[in-house]
Amino acid sequence: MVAPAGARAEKTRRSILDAAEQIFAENGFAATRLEDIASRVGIRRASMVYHFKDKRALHDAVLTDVLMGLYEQIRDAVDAESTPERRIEAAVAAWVDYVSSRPATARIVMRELANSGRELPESVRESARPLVTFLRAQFLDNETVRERVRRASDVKVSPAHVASTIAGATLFYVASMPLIETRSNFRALDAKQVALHKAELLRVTRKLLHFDEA
Amino acid sequence: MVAPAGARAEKTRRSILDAAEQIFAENGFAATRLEDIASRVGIRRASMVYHFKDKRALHDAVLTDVLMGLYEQIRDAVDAESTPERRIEAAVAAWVDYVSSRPATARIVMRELANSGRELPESVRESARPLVTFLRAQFLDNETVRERVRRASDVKVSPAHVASTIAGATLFYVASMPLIETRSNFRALDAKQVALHKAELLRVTRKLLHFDEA
DNA sequence: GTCTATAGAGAGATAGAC
DNA sequence: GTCTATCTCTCTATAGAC
Repeated sequence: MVAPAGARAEKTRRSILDAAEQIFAENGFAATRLEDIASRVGIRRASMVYHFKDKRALHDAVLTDVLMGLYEQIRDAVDAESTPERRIEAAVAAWVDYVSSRPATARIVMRELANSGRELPESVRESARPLVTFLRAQFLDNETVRERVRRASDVKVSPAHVASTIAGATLFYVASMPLIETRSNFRALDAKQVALHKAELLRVTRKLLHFDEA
Repeated sequence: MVAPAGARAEKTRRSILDAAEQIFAENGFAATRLEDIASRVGIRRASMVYHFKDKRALHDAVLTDVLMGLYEQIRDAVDAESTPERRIEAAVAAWVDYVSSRPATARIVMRELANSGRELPESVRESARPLVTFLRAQFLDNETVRERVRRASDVKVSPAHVASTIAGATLFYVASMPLIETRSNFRALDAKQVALHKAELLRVTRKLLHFDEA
């Protein structure tokens, strides 16, 4: 998977990944030309083959890179907290921080989800596995958390529905608001606006999980 | 824009639009082959030129079709209510109903938003204009609504943030949950699950807009 | 490791018959 | 209105020199 790596190769590899992340995010897989990536890096198209065997392998590497970064950030944030409520809030906050600091992530993930009507391709599932496994273990399958939420809540709370709302809200915010709010000097990705989004999302989380009724 | 329409032509045109909506939704613009659309309709690739001059024109027509349907459904639902709160709730409910009954809409919209880093293409803005104009007039720029929300709310509520959260939650739910929840017999687009999502989203809406503090 | 050069496939668009 | 046939272009992938 990884070409034998001298320091020089490693640096080029990194540059290709960074450029590819941006360009795949903007155009999607099919519409992206390897030429665009190569020229941004400042090398020739054919030279990229040394680092990634073909277009698909490059795209998979980008996806893995992005999702591993996300996983690590969420994991570290969650591990720093101890109560179920705070661990959940930490995960939400880390999610907002990561995606808003790296908006290409939002676009790439949205695309992958928009693809395939029935099932995610195996390569995507593989890239997402560490994150998915972690979230399942921490929240969905964690009996303490389930019990905590069950006790606090009078109506039936479906964790899947809640997670979907949280995930979708931030993806949409990061990918779309910069496009839509062109008028005025609203800047969706400025720290201040991101903080507002995060605060709003945490309110939503607490409301949906009945944190106020403990 | 529209080829002279006999009844037969009109029917073919409709079939092409329907097939194209599905296939563009699954694969995106670039990855979609006109061949796939034609064969689903049961005609030859070249025959579609009679109805839509090229691939881009077909895609634009699909987008217009989808967004006009959405606009009409939301408009009718909103017009049937009279208080600001109920009009807003009606818009949210109609949004969920439309997107969940026509999941291709979610995929197509997500893709369009994931595209273009800076600005939506003019053709997209044009297709979205009736909807956007209506929503602005009804909610964002409506002084009664603004005043109502302002009175009820102790913290600053940004309509743009709220709208973003609502829109993103449903898009993600419809486009992604069917992919993710393959295990168990969870069926995200079944009426029952959609109703749960709708109820949850309405709770979120009321919470964010402080409907409970009137 | 990176380059030049080229092979080869795919897919949109067009011409013109019926 | 729909067809067959073909043109043309773009872009990926590969071969092989340096």
